[in-house]
Amino acid sequence: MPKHAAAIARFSDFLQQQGLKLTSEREALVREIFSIHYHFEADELLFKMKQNNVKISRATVYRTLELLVKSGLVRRVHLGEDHYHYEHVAGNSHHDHLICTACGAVIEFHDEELERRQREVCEKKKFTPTFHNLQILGLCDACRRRGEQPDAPDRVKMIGQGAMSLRK
Amino acid sequence: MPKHAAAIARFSDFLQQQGLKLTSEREALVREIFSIHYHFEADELLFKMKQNNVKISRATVYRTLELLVKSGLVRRVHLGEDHYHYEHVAGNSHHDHLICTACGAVIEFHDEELERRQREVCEKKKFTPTFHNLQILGLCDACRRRGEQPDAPDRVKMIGQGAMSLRK
DNA sequence: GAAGCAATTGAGACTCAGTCTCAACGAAAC
DNA sequence: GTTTCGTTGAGACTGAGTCTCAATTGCTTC
Repeated sequence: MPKHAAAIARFSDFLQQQGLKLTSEREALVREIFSIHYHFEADELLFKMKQNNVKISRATVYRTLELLVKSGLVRRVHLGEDHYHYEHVAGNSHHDHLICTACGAVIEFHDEELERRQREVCEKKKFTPTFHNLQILGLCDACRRRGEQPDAPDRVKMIGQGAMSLRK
Repeated sequence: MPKHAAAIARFSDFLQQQGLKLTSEREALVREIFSIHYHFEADELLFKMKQNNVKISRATVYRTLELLVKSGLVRRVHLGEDHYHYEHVAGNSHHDHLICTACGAVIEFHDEELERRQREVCEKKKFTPTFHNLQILGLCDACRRRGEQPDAPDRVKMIGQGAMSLRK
């Protein structure tokens, strides 16, 4: 069975629990999201839907993304830019991001020791964590070799990604 | 000497290096920023300046914040909301944030072991870090005792902060 | 199958943080 | 005094995300 089928089933369950319905629009969105194997932006999703001749409004895209985040199927991440990116969760577990400020590459990683230490810090502060978000900005191996200079940490250019806005 | 005097001196040096000038507007902004001992938003700063009868435009506030970030005197942070917050750096070193999703409290912490492990992860991935950003969302001690439920991780309400926009 | 009803949708207006433009200003250099 | 060049403010603009509202869809229940 294709990857997105399981996601659609899980989303359908979630919606039912909430007294909501799995409409054709929502299904098409999940299908599209689970065919993107990378971080994406809301507008990018809208653009791809139009490309596939699926008629859907911006409001529905945002509304569905919110539901997907609530259901745990999609995660909202900051990648150094001033708006959100999303990524589907699928079977793959939690991870954090290394972001190259020169070429925009995003490298995912997961480190159990880091996670453990975060839990310890929270315990010390009597804080009950539910979620965290770690981005490390810097230079990837290729860019460092190419002699790129690290960018100012305040602004990250995301080259070769996004930039597919639909609104004129 | 008051705290902001040292900051103004450092900013002045930075500006001179860049062939720029320390104007009265820039000085007033630094003075204001270093009198705020918390995270602030750009519009909040603008609002406080008006309250103090310092005439300054939004453009200048944003332009100066950019310069301050470049100079290292101010840091731009994500605190779970979809726009930036800023914090002055003063003498105090790098830290990360625990953010309570119930009451909006922001707890700063610094943990050397966490920092060290991050460097190790970067090394393993041949990544040269310049900067990182870690937010842990969850419940602070008081809210947990009060029996608050953790909020959905996708949206963080920031109660008792900000909400002082100037534009009608 | 019609009626009732709530969830859903799309179009487009709206919001709001942040950016850009441009004319006017002002301090130092010639 | 004139030129130069950084700086400023006002306000137009941008772009992501939200909201509104009328129209539609898809159940239930008779």
